[in-house]
Amino acid sequence: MKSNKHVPKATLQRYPVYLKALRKLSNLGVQRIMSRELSEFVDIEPTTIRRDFSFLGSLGKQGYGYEVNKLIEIFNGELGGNFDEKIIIVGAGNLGRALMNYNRWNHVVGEIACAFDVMPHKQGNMYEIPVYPIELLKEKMPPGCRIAILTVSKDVQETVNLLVENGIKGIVDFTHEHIQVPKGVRVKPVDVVSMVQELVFETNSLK
Amino acid sequence: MKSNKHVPKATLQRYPVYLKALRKLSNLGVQRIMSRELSEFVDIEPTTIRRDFSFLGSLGKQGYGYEVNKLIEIFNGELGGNFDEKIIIVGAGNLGRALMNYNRWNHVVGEIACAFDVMPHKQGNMYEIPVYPIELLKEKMPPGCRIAILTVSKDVQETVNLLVENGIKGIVDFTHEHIQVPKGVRVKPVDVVSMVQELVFETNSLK
DNA sequence: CCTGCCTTGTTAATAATAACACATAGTTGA
DNA sequence: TCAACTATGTGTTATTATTAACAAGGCAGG
Repeated sequence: MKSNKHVPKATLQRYPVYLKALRKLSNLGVQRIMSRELSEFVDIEPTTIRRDFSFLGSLGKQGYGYEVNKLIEIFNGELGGNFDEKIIIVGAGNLGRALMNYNRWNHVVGEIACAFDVMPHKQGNMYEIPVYPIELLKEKMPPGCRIAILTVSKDVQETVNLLVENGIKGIVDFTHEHIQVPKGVRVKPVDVVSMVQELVFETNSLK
Repeated sequence: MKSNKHVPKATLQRYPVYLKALRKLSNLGVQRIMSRELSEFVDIEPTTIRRDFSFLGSLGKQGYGYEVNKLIEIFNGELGGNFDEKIIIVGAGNLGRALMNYNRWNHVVGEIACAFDVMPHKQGNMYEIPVYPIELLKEKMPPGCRIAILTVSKDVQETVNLLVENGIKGIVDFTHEHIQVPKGVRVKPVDVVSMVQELVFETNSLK
């Protein structure tokens, strides 16, 4: 157990992959698994898996493997905190609404508390999630809220600045633009075009 | 110039970031830029930027810097091929429709050629993009199509298998499930929940 | 309860990535 | 045109990540 040590960035990015795979395995009725089996499933070397897991403690038993449900529990705890993260969506366009309708928020990391938009006709209740005008951000933002999902298509940087001023520490960024944030604020860009670009480039250079 | 050499995976993932930033700079009227300036903009070390660029040739001039528009052109060429990639969307739910409405496909990597869905009421023309029943995949898939965007929520693995059988080499995966593909097929998972999990984990462990 | 097998967790070795440092070539100003 | 700068591109070093190897410890069968 080396849980006090710093978790490498590369490991961090694999945790969600493991969690997803373990959920599927659990649904299939698998109760225990060895690193070698899991390896074939997620296409990551067994030794990498074991090292990744070791950062969270001694989760397995020697000569036996890992309990799938125990792993899920641990990953949930580590990754999702107490499942009570209050998340906001900024931008209630097509994409924002699709995300509000996302049926997997509950009991995974937390919930979408509310959404904001500049356009008056998009405001009101949508899929049971209230949509407020962006001017009310400070007022309506749930206490302790740190994570925002950004799906606006105009005034992007201004909106980012507003979010940061109001204490947002992490942004899932669906915009098409390059945004700048101060140190201490994390941005996870989600850009379908970029993804496709990477795929095209990789498949091109692979043959 | 070392363009014959293998481009590191890590570098590949930064190319879209550069491209995005350069587009913004160009819009702001910036015509030339030095690696040190660009560094502050994208928060990547100048030396890393220069090496990343060097894989595509000697793009800059010593004592001068880089021409922004030339860089954009080169990145477009490298990342987007000839902008004629035919992409398909599989799953015409909320998210799939939002992506069809995405206004940035033209002249970036290519275009959404068509979409597929199992549900009859989702078929037909939507945002000017034809939506076909999934049974017609083989028949309606544009020739040379390699990239699929997957937004289905049921029968995920079955759908993936179908896509791979029909020659898809890259999948942008918006599903919530763990999917398996044979060697040679690339998957880029896009999972908002995972993103939020990573953000929560990082912001938790950063203090 | 003991013995042998099996898989973990971790140390050590290798590979990949990032940063340093500087020679080189192009620019700018006179 | 020439000299003084300046920022690139790259050989080298440092850091980070992955893989290999194995000691230590638990399980299963007798």
